Amino acid sequence: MPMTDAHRSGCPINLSLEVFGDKWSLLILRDMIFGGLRHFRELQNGSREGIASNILASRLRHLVDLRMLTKRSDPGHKQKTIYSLTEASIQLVPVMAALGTWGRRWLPVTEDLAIRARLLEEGGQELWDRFMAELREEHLGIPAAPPPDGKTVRARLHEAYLATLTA
Amino acid sequence: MPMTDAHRSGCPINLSLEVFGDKWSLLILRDMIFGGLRHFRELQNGSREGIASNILASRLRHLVDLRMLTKRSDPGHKQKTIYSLTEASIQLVPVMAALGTWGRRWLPVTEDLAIRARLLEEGGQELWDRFMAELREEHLGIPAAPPPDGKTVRARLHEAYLATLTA
DNA sequence: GGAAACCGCTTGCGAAATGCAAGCAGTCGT
DNA sequence: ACGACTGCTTGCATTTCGCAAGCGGTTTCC
Repeated sequence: MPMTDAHRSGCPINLSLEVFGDKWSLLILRDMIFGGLRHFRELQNGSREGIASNILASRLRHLVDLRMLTKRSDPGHKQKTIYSLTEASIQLVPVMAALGTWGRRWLPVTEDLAIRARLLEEGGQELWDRFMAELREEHLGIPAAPPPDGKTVRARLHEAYLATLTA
Repeated sequence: MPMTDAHRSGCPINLSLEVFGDKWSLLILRDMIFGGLRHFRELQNGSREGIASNILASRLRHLVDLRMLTKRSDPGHKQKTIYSLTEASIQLVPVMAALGTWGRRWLPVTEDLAIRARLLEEGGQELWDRFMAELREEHLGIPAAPPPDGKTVRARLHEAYLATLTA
């Protein structure tokens, strides 16, 4: 996993795969973006897929090295570490949306977990922009306009998820 | 790699990763979609990254199992095998475009290989639709309207690539 | 103030995937 | 007839993955 190796090629798709062409990196970013998870144990226990702690540690190191994440210590809790998204990882939102749209159409997704992908698809670029602005505020400290309807995009996605469970 | 295993979760992004969450599957699809490669040796030698033949064989088997590709024998050459895209893999075009856009902005791409991503980004949905229609004709035998300017999308992408080389 | 829960993360080890090189049986062009 | 080419396999070394246990320290709760 050393970034000292030369790249296989300068193709954008190949380089993207060198960043998250494994089974876990993109899921970690997904949980941070859509789930709002920011701590090690949160990421370890919060994901539905169940990642082993050594692999989580290795991926987090990898993503920090690539400047897809930053890490700092929690001011209010000496042994906690806070992981933050960077602008690069925030801009994965459209990629996630495209992947979600494709997966929802062609793979055996479950309805509860696909609802986010559907809303993201329906919301289009405008919703993505709003979501990314919220992430910038949360992770980079860049103030964002308050949500027009009083609900953050993430809250709305989560609400929709809960609604499918009781349906 | 057996598909007999249960899925880790029904999340669209997770399921997508189970399809091409490795270092090669998406590159093979890239070379078929953008490079027009359809034979084993073509794929082995044509990709800039250099895949080993045993891994190529394993990935092709995997993709065929998942119905991302189909294979048949070449009518005009008894020992040749032709691999074709399916509708599912053709619809990866928007995903590739999103990935290319992101990679071009955040990763150290080389200009010659990024030109396709740029044209795809600038062309937008309309260009993607035209490209997918051409792929359907080529791989699924579904007739497509002739290109308005007499040039296929792939030809235009390739032309632009050549132009960056001599610049 | 003591015990239990929790913090990020490491270690040890078996299992699986990856990657390189060589090669195989059959087919094709010349 | 001969050499180049076809898709693909085999053998083997290296790397990565993944489970389970646990470590030194911090925080929480009673």
